[in-house]
Amino acid sequence: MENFKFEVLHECKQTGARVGRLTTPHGVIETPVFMPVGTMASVKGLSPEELTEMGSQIILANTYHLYLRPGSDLIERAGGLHKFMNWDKPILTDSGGFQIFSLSSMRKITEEGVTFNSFLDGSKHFIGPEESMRIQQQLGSDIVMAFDECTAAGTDYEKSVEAMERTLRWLDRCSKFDFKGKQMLFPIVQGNMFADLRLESLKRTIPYAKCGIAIGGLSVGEPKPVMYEMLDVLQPHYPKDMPRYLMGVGSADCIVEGFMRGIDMMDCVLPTRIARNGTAMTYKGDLTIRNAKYKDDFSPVEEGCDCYCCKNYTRAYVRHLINTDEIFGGRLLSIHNIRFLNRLVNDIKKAIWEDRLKDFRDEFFETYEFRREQDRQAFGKNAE
RNA sequence: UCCUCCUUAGCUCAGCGGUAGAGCAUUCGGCUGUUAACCGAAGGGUCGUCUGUUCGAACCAGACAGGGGGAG
Repeated sequence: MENFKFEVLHECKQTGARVGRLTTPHGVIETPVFMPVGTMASVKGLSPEELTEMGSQIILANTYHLYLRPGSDLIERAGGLHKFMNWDKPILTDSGGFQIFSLSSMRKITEEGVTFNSFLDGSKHFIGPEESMRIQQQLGSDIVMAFDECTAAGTDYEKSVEAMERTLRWLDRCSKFDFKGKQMLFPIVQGNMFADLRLESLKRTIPYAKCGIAIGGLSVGEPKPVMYEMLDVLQPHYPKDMPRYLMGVGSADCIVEGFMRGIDMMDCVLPTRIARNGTAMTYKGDLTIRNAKYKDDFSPVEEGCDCYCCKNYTRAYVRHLINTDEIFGGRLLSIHNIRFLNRLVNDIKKAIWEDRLKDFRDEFFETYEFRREQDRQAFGKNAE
């Protein structure tokens, strides 16, 4: 397993958060790290060169979507995902497990796996643990995710146990797949919002974790304090010699709170999705750039940001592009949002080195305005 | 000069006897391992004007005004 190695370079004395270095066949990833999502073998609207310029080190792609189109056979023939999409840095592929959850209306789960209807043409398909591993092998990603069952917030205890147990049995099957040392399997902890289940899931998942471990099934509709509580429960029990990946979480506040709780990797569609929908992420909170109040605002999206968008364009211009459905608007905000999260992670990394991440976190929330009333209240920050 | 058609939300139009709807635009909200350049909500109209008919008119009749087309 010499293709993969993880070293912890520093541990924050205030929080236990870490700075580390994960070596993969396609290069080194410095953690903590935020990973943009490129479901269809493309981070929507952005080129690999642009991603590199923004400081992104690794991206996600998706088993489910690429299996359906253009087909994992085709990508294998193309020479693998890296070559196919011209991205030579590390790639992590999700297993399709999340689509069991997000496309729940079109599937049926059995012990063997999941039968589902394609969202493209309704055709029937089957993916189980073995199929997911096989597809991810064809894609040739560096990090392979286990095929798991993610449950929604509010799922009752009994059903949460059921999904957790099935995830563990599926994990055992995933672990038997031979990636020949070229790809590394990350198992996924489930357990919904039940502390005892989370702990049990973690304990029984650790034996399968060789080079990394993931926390799934969070940010699925629960209030943020509940998610943080789950992370608090888990933090003392993670293996120390491998990265911990919190799946699908990527608002600025959650990133700060997550890395503070010992997480090393996160991914999210949020920065690119809300960018296309007209929202910019900043240190002061999310800015709905499409709002009329930015019509005559000739300042950059975020003062002091070093991204291509902020260095060259104004809020008024970006708003104009978004409001006229010009693709360039979504591109500019995507560039800004990803760059913003990378800057935020860099600042977090610096604070870890300086053993002051807790202080950094407090300073961050002094100026960060929550977007949703629900979050303001949960944080004890009332709208003025 | 005559004939004919049109005039309803900012725009394009639907409604054709029981006091108004859509799409787009506008404004706002939401998006967290992407079925998402998406989804949702709100604001906005004395139905060209006037006079009739009718229990009741955006809808029927007449006149007038503005506009399109045609004939001379």
